[in-house]
Amino acid sequence: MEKKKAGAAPRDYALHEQIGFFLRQASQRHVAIFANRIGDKLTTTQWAALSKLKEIQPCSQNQLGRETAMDVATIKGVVDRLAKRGLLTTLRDETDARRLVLSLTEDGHKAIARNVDAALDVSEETLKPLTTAERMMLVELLRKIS
Amino acid sequence: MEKKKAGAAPRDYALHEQIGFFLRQASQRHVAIFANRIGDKLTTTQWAALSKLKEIQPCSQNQLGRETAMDVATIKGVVDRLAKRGLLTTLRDETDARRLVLSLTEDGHKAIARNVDAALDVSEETLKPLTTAERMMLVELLRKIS
DNA sequence: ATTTTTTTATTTGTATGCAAACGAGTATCG
DNA sequence: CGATACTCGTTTGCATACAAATAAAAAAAT
Repeated sequence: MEKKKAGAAPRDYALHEQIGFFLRQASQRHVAIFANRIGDKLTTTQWAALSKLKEIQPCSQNQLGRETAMDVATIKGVVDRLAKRGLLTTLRDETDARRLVLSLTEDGHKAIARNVDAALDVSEETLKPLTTAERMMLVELLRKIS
Repeated sequence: MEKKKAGAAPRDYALHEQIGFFLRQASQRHVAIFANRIGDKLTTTQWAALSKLKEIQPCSQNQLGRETAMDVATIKGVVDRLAKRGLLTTLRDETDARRLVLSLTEDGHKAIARNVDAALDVSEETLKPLTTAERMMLVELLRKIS
């Protein structure tokens, strides 16, 4: 018999049963697949910023951060590196002196075009162990807990 | 009609439909919940290392890294910070001069005991939007793609 | 027994990721 | 109009996360 203090029922904690651990593992595998498939030394985050920018450009830096679920400090670093590589441009907004207006460059468009197929393949390979029904289910469950 | 080069059917890429984005979002929410619930300024990674070490101690640094799915460079940083805070000790193995033998300290055990309930609550709150059946399904699907 | 391979730990470099604090510009409301 | 609140971008500090190179020790192969 285990000794317990009044009402203090100690619960067990098994790391390999926790949802956080599975989320981290799955993310790791996805990132690894991405790194293998994408040639241009683009990270998942950089790719997210580029592809989302293509959807909504021109837009401000903070807005792009919100759309890609990145912190203001994080999106700044990502944008800085992409700008340094000439994949996007940053211009001060004329009507709002705070805003940095982001736009894809020619090279940015090319980089996207060059990697779209590979990026879609990444999603495909990540979900390869699942059936079509399971894939839809997984996405739906992840959306619910996001 | 869109112009295409021979056989090059351009596919669309929508960030908000990709599995990688959902995984990242869900992980972010989980980490945020953890940070809110855990008082001792422990991160998810540090908690993973501590709780796993309790399961398998004593063990080497690399072994703990493998068990917690951390890179050798990552686990070193985590172990260093935990050692600096006095939550675990590192000793050279007598029989194998390469190995760093890790063990929880008294404070380490206390920190775990102090936060086990909260850590379990983190998993609970993360999965709160899901039914019991959905939770089991999600874990199973994540396991399959890990 | 010597060579080869593996394993373990360390270090460096690059890239997220978030909290917190800051300054500057804009909007709001009394 | 003027005080207040909010937004945008920046910077710093800390903590993962992984690739790659190094070094030392141990194990395996010949």
